[in-house]
Amino acid sequence: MEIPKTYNPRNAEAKWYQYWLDKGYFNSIPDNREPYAVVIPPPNVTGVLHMGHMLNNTIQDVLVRRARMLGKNACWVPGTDHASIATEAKVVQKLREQGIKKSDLSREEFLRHAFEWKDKHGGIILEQLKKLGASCDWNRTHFTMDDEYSESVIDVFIDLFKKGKIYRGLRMVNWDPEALTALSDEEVIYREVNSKLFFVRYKIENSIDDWLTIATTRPETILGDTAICVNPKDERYKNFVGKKVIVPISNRLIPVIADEYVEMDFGTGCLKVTPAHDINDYELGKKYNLPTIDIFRPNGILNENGLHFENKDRFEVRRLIEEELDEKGYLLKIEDHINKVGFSERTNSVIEPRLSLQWFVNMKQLAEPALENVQNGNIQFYPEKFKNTYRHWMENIKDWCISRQLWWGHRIPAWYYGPDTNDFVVAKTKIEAITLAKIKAGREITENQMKQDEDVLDTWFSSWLWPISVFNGLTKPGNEEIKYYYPTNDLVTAPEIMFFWVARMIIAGYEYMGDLPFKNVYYTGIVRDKLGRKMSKSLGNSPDPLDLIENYGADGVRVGILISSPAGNDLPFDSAQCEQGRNFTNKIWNAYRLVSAWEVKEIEQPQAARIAVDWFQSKFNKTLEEINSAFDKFRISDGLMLTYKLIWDDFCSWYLEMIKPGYEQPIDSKTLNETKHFFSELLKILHPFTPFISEELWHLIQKREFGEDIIVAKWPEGGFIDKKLLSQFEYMEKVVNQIRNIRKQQNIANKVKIELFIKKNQPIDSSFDSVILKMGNLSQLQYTEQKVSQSNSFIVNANEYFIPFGDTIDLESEKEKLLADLSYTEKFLNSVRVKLTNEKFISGAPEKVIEIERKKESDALSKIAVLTQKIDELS
RNA sequence: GGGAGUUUAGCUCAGCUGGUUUAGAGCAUCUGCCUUACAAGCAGAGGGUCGGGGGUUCGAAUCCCUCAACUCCCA
Repeated sequence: MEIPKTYNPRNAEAKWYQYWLDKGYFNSIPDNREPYAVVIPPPNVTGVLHMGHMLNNTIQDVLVRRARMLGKNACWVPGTDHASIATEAKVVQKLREQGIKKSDLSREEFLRHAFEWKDKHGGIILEQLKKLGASCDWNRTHFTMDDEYSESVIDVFIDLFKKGKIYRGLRMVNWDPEALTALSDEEVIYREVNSKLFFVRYKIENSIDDWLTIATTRPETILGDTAICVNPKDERYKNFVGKKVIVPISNRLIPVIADEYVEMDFGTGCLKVTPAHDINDYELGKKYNLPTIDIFRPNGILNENGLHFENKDRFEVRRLIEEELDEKGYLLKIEDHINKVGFSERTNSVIEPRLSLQWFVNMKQLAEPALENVQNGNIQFYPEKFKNTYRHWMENIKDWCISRQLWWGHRIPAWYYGPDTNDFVVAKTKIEAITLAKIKAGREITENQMKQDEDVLDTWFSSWLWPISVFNGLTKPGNEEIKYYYPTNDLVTAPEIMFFWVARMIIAGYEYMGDLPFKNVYYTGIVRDKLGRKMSKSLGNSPDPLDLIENYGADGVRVGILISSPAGNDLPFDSAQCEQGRNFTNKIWNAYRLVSAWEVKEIEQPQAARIAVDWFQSKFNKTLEEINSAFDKFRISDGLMLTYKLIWDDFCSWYLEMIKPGYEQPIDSKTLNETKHFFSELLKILHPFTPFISEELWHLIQKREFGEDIIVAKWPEGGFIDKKLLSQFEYMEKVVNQIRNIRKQQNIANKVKIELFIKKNQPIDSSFDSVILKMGNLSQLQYTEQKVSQSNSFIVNANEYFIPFGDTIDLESEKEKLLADLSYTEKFLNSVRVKLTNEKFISGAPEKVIEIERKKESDALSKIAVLTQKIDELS
């Protein structure tokens, strides 16, 4: 049967993935092997695969597949998180399209819709990962809202509450007026925007015409002002401190206070203080006991404190109040101003600082072991530079606001039994809550008086338990699986979520397991487009990963993604890289076509083939060491590049050419068997990167027994490296390159056989002569004592090589070439001699270095001698 | 405003415990080849005063200082 010239990945990919699934190769159960566990960074349950997932999961799959081949019990746990804000937003939107408003639904009704949505769309992303080849143990698929998982989340809340680590407090939070929820600092994106700086004057009480002018970007918050603040050192305003001013429009009297916080040279040096609507003002308000006047409703519409602006949106009011201030003579001028404004990561609406009662985790103490064990290297970061960022954050860690005003998620197990803020208990069930409430209140409490907190927990408050709860480590403490798989080995994730997730998992690990959650953290970069922009759905600059797989094959895409993505560096993605990956798979395919086409015969192994086999064995062993070392250092793209070159350059371009029989000639069985063995070994190291084609060829190249699949094949062992042989090869390579050069320069077709004469000026090892003969397509290779006139020549290590002229020869170009070589060598010699004649160098440098320089000198000298002589002969 | 990092060929990156390096790789480019495994290929070539300046040293891409540009994190 004719084997196609190009590799078609489609069939092989579907076939082998199903095959691996059927044989259960991805599944792991604890046994006596060394465990190797990886937990997937759970993607959003309603999400779809994007390039970031592709990068992240390809790396994980490479690590997992290699670990499996190293004989470890590899367990890659997949799953999704419930992503409360994003998912709830999607469900709300979908309902809206159906004409249903969230506010018309009960909590239970809404959750029914949400679960419907989840059941329909959840897990699409996991199906997509299968196309990539991800070898996850699908039996272990987890979801952060699964019953048992949820139980562990609630247990942890209760436990931390009991330990006094969770408290409820009034805090200035980042309020998203669209999602109607508080966001953590990390969910707020600050962007520079062009805005305006309004200069507004406030009249001093009881003065005829004394005014203080403030500069603000938010004139609408004037209605909530409760003080004016100046710097105590500011001579301009010293006299006004302690007096009162009249707030424009609302005509309230507020004091003028002094505090170092105010920058004298920003704006006018007068700061209006609105404690209800600015975090810094809030701090000032606390310090000086100022009242707080909240002018907004949760959705950003002004409330009754907004006077005649009540019921209008905050941005509309900004416009209206500008007009009114202007009309009434309060607005002095408006300047253009660039400032940073916080936007919601989820809804992109402008964040409104807002005072609200929220649940917090006190982080300071919890964070201590998490900081320590990264600093001391118990947990390794790759690349290491992220340790700095981590330390900086952990040393300045703030309390974690864990409540979200949403329905989709884990409902906070707090129960209120009275009107006071302190009239609550924390309990797993309502029954327990009633019992606790009775004790706390010291009176009878009925079921109807108990009301559970309406809010849910931050999604990260569930995913921080991921490495523990996927093994039910909290609900079934000390179970066989948690004992076996925990701590997991490697975590592959993005630096963006180092604090949201990685740090918190480490914290939870030490708090609940008394141990690290993983040993290594590999940070991937951000996938960017050609213009360096982050790939995002809103920009529409991200290719659909499934289209890429369709076009280039999963193996091709995997190579394309990995080939230029060192740890921690951004990945500037270009589909040309996938093309490179596809070309690579095609190259391997054709190497197989060549090897498979040979007819074997019991003939003697040719000299060239014998040495080729010996050489490649050493070359393979050496490169394998380098590849292993790259993996150990998490230098995945280096590992791939080494594999790529070993296959393309060393195996295909050199080895196969060295052993290739002539057209329609048979091959000896010894060489063929060795070659198939090499091919199989190469497929093994290829397998983590390109799982599909490697499994396909593994079975084509040789009949395999049942169960002898490459996915579970033993990773190559390596062995003796004959360094001498490797350097002899390099010498041969130089000679062959020179021969090819001359062919090219003299326009000698590759198929024309030529003669080569060698004048030995230095000892030469002739082991590879048969190879030179073959690779150079020589009719003969002969050693000679004399120079060969009328020939092209070249020099390798002071030995002279001659190729007799054919019909034509360009003497001038030959001479030019020699002169260029001479000039280079002379300059080189000069640079070496500068060192050698420097007495300080001779006395200061180590003997070994001097010796190297002496060798350079003598080599250069003998080369110059040969070159000069040749130039003379040509003249 | 505070902190971290980056700057080496057209692009993406190695090299940075200073010395076989007048700097390497892949891709891209150019030249010649449809040579019976592969044009998704083969063979060859060109391309960098290692961001600028200064210093330490016998010797600096590598160490120090300084300036500049960019990126990220935090406020």
